Amino acid sequence: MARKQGSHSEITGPKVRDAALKLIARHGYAAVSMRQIAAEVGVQAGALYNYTPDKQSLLQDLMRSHMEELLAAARRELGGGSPLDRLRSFVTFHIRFHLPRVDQVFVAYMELRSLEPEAFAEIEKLRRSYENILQDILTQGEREGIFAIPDARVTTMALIGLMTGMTNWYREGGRLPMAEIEEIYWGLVRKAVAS
Amino acid sequence: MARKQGSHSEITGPKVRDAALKLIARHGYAAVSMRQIAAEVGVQAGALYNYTPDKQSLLQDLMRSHMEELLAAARRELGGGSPLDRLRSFVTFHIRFHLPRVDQVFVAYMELRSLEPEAFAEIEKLRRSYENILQDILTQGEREGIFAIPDARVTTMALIGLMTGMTNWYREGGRLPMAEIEEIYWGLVRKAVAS
DNA sequence: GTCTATATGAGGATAGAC
DNA sequence: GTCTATCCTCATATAGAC
Repeated sequence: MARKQGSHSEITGPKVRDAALKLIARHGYAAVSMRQIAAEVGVQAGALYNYTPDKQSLLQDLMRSHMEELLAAARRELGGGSPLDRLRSFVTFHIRFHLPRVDQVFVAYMELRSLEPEAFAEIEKLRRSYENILQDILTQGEREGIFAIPDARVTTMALIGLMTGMTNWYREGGRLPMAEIEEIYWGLVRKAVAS
Repeated sequence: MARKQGSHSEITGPKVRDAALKLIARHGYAAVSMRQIAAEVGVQAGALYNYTPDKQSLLQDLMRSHMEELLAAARRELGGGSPLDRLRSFVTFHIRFHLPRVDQVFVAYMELRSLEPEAFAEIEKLRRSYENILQDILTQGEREGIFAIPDARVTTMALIGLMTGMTNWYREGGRLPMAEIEEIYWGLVRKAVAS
């Protein structure tokens, strides 16, 4: 027989984050109540405050850890080589990192407006660091004459928009396997920047 | 001296929509209260209900009219010609229509989740009609051998993501004039689909 | 660590006076 | 058409028992 009360901090902590992420992605930060999150976890609302000082901190944690994981993974996995190799790596990495994390992506992009100014600035800085990885690749390729890029910053934002937009329509088990979509996207990017 | 009460239906109606759009774009549908909208308009909350039966209908109207204007303008302004001409027209049209309407774009994309199922389906149908205009151009160009496109649907979504993403970072009075950014984007699209 | 109970406030929406 | 006043519900967050 299951006890109704007890200590579960190691289980409940992640469950709170998972539940919050899922619900916020689906309905939006403001639309989700602490009661809903608690119900999803299977506890009462008051219990959540063992894991977060308040609702805003919960959102900040979700967004910060997403961006930090993204940056850490990028720095870990993106190697060297020619600008074309590095661009290919970046496209592949970006897609493979983001596609299994549609909820995180959606929240990280859409709930910026729900952040208080300080947290907003922190997240934006992390995002800018990530964008700069791509921008550096483009700039180097342009210098070497491999790419033809009128403006590295604008092209960076355009390509990130192109790739990230995939999370808006891709659904697992859809018409095309992920590997094929990845190839199509890589083809578009490669041709778009080619000299 | 200004009167405190009176009839202003012709002025107040649009003001309600403008205020709602601005606030929802900034803070999100769920985060904006009818009291906030009323304050922005300069009336009391109760007065809003002369212009909308409820909050949800207000959102639906904003989204529906944005999508209907988009479709109507596209059908009016997009002409014929070669697939390359038509693609160029589409890119230009898309950018020029969306850039001055960042609030509408943001709301139309981000608040889909705040719509009740029926309204959601209606908006999605309108969006799909718009996407199909681009998809038809790509398909025709592929048939004529002008474009090299592995998958028209995926390419459509990728290009729309690329172009619409501009609304996320473009700010009037920024580093580059709009015409130049438009040219950069057109260059990316043209090269990406070139055979 | 979780529960129940509650303080305190804000939300959407309506009623009736002007 | 707008106002004031209000109903009722739901929100976040806290307190204290277990």
